[in-house]
Amino acid sequence: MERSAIRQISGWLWEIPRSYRSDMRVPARFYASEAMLEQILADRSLEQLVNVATLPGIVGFALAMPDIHEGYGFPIGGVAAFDPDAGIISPGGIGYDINCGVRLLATSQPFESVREKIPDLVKEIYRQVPSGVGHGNRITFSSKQLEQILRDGAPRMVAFGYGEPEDLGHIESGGVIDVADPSKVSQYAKQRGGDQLGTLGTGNHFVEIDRIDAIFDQEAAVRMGLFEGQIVIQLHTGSRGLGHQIATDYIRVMNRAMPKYGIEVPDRELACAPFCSPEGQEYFSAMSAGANFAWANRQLITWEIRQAWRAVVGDDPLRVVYDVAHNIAKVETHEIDGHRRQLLVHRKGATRAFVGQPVIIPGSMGTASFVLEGGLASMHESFGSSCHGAGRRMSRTKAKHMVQGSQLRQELEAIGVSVQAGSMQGLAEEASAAYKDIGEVVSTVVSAGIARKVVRLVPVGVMKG
DNA sequence: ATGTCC
Repeated sequence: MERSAIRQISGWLWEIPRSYRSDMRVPARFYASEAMLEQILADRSLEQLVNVATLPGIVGFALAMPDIHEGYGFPIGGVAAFDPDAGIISPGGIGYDINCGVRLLATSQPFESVREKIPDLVKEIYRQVPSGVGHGNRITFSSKQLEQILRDGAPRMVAFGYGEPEDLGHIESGGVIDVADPSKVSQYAKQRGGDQLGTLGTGNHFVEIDRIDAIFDQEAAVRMGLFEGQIVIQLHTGSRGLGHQIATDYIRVMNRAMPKYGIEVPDRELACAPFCSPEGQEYFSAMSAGANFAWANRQLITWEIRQAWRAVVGDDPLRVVYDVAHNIAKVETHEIDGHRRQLLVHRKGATRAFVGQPVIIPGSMGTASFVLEGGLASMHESFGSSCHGAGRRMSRTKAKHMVQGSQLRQELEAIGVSVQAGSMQGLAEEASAAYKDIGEVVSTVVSAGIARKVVRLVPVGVMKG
């Protein structure tokens, strides 16, 4: 997109007005610093954002966070809210990895007391948490148990003995969406993902051990049980092959259904159906079941990490600080022009950031991460949403040509990060050079008042599929 | 992201 198409609203907010293209129903807005603009203009993400602004029933603005980059149909880093009666639901607005998200676990140990054990801990986590593409788990569930997990999410996983009841109070939506309907999930999806509970996957999914190296808001940090020097563990994964197959199944359904509803979209990848239509409701029920699977997955991985921690460090309990979804659509109440309205909010590579809620923002590999807290502007401007991470700026293909995985591993070890990875090529694709600067992304949403900084984390160990 | 093309 040309720079001239964009109008600057403030030091952190930009707008593509409706006049840009005749089919736009609302303006598009995105959060970015001046320095990030060139990067954002370089790929098709803003054209994708304009495409989102054309979808039936969209309310307010088609929005994007500073970690915006190109995705399937909708840009990653995008937020779009729709009228539940007049609007659509689109699998591309959620992503193939339904309820990809991040969980943060807190230990009670300062870095100094476990420093020597970190390499062994990373190795043990790698042993306990299966990873890699297509890989299942030795812990399995019957088809009846899988149905229960799809319906009941993380609470069902805790009921099966994997976790503590108090974990559930520290998960977005309690780790379950109650409209989930396992009967709307295909047998094929259940077959693909049914043995993948408690597994990490690959790509940008990881388990990372971090040290808290800066406190920005002492009061909020105390409230979250976080202190300087503390060892914490981040876990990033989603719904694995099951969610991927739900997306695949319903993109096909919606492509076939669109003519029936007279919906025309500027890009096939925006396949959608009216939210209130049978196809829309079936996808919403299946997507919610996929979201529940992802929360159950992160719950079981938490249990596996606790096993590893116990084996290497000791009996010290690991506490769930919070668990956020960043690929999901939910019905929420938001205030629009002074009126409270029910809206279907799509977040794709965007994190819910309600006021006071912990917002976990992983950086790229080897760089800092942040824990934020939702701010007031999030409720007024971004449908209760913030950014979700650094955001890719280089394709996987380009990254693996530019970076040697084994050399990257050495560099990470040299700066004090223990590494366990299933594939050196996979590691190269996740090099920090392939990502935007997390500090710039975070300071943009902080300037906007969408979120406030609470603590910064620096990595001391990372495990990848 | 993904048994990285049924």
